[in-house]
Amino acid sequence: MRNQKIPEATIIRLSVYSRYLTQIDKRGLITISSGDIAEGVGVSPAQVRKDFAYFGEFGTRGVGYNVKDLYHHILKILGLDTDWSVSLIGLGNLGLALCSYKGFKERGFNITSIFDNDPQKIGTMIHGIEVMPTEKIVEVVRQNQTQISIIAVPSGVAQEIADLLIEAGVRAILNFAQVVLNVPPQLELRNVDLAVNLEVLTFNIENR
Amino acid sequence: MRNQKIPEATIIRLSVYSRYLTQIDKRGLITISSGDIAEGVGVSPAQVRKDFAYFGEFGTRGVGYNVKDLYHHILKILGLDTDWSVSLIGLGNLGLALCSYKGFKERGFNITSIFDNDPQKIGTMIHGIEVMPTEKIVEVVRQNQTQISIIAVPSGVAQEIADLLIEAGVRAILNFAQVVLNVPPQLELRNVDLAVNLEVLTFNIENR
DNA sequence: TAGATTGTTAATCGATTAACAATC
DNA sequence: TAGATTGTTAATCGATTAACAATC
Repeated sequence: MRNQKIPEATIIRLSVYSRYLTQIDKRGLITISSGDIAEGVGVSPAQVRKDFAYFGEFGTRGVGYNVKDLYHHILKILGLDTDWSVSLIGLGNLGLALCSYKGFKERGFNITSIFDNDPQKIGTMIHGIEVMPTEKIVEVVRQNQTQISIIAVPSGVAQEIADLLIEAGVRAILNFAQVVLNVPPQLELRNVDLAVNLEVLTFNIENR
Repeated sequence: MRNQKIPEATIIRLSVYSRYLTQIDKRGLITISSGDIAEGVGVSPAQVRKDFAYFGEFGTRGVGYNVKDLYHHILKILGLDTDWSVSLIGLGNLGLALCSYKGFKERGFNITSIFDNDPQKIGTMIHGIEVMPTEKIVEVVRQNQTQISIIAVPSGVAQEIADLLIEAGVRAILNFAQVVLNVPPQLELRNVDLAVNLEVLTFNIENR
């Protein structure tokens, strides 16, 4: 079943399954069925098995999945068997929150450089990392071989920051600025818009 | 074309279109075609027209859409023609960032109450709002008739906070805690997991 | 062996795209 | 009128679900 196109929804669910498995593992359970996983995270058992089937055969018929094995398989699939170096651009309230966000470190994402243009912030230390001016992005990101960057700057300057990151050779950008970024097709881009989530909720409140 | 089931993807795109329209409006343009919108946000023109068609006929054949009219139509669809009162539970780094997140206020989401259990934080003022202990959630949220709550507490206590919010009668929860919450089916729930976004990126880096 | 549960195929469902008549 | 662009239908594509043989 390899070489198929994997739905992005599958990748997101794998991430959810893996988190659920850590809970299950903590409870001391050794094996788990697709039905139990499905109930735990709110999808169908067929969905769970299908998602795994894209990547191999991880279970034992009649028995289920070994919790620890499955967990490590998923981490491997997601590329989380190694740590990732991440640079952060923009040390506003959101940027500051992302610096101490435990969910990143837990999954092997380490913020290794921080950039901002505020003279008040440049030179200060955040969790042992010196805040640098944005002119240094290309030099530092290139030197560190940072593959992933998080953009948390005002929307007006997001595109120019993106251009610097592209020049520096990053492979992926997580963009928190509310603007459509223009990037080359081989660069992986994901946009996070926190307000959109509330807007889906208000739509559903009024229409369901 | 009413009374159909609207894909959630359509709602999310409507939100994106509306933001793009504010940019277009600022540039002083009066009308815009589905093709221009499509190009601006990176979808197909047919997609744009189809998304609008679920809700009515907003354009003029041969001409396009009036920018301001279309913008207001979309805001109305999303339920953003009125302001919404939002309560925030958990004043950690993320909670603090969300308090000053401009993207919320811009779209009419006003944080009207803040709760935390840290005695150091209780009683302090954040943007003119007094931080209250979580025991007060049911009382205050009920009194304010707050319909939307944001959970930004550690995953271990997220479910008990959710239970309090349900008791207080909220209609929708935006959950930033990395745990599967158990809520009644009529309650609108969306989970935001910031790490998942990075994980989709690492998967794509390694597989594309 | 009998019961349980996977892995996989085929059927279903839903969303996107293409095409074009309607019409400004 | 000729050119442009919408609104909508039908075709296509993709993802989910149901069903069941394989097998522990």
